[in-house]
Amino acid sequence: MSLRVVFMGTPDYGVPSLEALIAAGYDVAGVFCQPDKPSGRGKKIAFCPVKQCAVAHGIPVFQPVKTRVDGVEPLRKLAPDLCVTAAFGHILSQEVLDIPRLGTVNVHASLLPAYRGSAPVNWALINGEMVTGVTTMMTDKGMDTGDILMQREVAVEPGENAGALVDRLARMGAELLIETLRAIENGDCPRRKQDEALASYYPLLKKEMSRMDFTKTAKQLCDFVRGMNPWPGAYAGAYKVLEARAEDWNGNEAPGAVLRADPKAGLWIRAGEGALNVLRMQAAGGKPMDARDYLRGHQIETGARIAPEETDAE
RNA sequence: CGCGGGGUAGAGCAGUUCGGUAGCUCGUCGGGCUCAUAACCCGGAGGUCGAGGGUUCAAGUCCCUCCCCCGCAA
Repeated sequence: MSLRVVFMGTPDYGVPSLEALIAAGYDVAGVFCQPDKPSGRGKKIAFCPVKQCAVAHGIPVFQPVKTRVDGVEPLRKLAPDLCVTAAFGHILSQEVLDIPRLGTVNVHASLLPAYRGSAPVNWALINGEMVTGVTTMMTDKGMDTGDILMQREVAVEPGENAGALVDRLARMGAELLIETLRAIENGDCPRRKQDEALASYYPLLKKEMSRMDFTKTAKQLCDFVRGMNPWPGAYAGAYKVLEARAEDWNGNEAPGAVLRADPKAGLWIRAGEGALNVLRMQAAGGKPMDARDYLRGHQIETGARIAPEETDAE
């Protein structure tokens, strides 16, 4: 007799978990996701990835504006044994959490208690972490503060960006979720409180955070580029930097100065320490391309500052 | 009807206003030079200018239709 489960999630990150639940034979009674919003070019209404997946499997979809308000009744009617959340984006009230008799399990993309919050993968990369992972936990009223059930570590690949890593963690999280549910069913799932002393919280990324600060070291800038891609992106003036490498550089140029800019050498920018070798970039209105390709058709003056003065401040 | 940019040689771009022999940088191929190079010199190949139709003596360029790509915004 398999558990009756309600899944809650919205973006791509949640899809592998939802699919894993279905594939593992759980009775997925319903799927909650955020309301459809106009998005994309042309402002068309698009289903979020989780909804697309649910629809494809013929699972009823619920899109409350605020789950703790208009989601309560629908959830009660579904009478789930257990709820699963994965990047749902809504804060659940105690009333909601009390509905499933076995509680609510969250699949979080970090090694809790580190990197609580909505953008754990991005921040782990920005901070230059070499190891991260996924955690299954009991959702409580706090922000990723519930008891830890299972964890799995993973080494960050050199040069891996947030998009790729989220992808990888989403699949790992899906596997770990199934393991966790099996254990819960068997009544032998481990469970431990989070150590508050080790906890860290990081906020949602915002577009305003996307500006590159060239007074930082080349290594820090590389990590920033990785962590901010594919969204919101790392911006150096008018250019979005998609991929970069840290290089040694000795000289007294000001941070942000263009050191080299031609099709053969590529684009090098002075950092607070070392130089940033921009490998892939994107100009406003343009498509992503190798920096060298860009320089074949566009000129950037050596010695110029890549970013306007005022963006160096702060 | 949310706003906007674009499709020209393998790559990245200019040329379109005001129709008149298809250009630039890089790559590539061949030759030369140098102790050496992200070096330099000489020469060559490579393009149905996104598709279709129209106007014209003549269309990459003007008119109409369509396809595709991308940025902002989310």
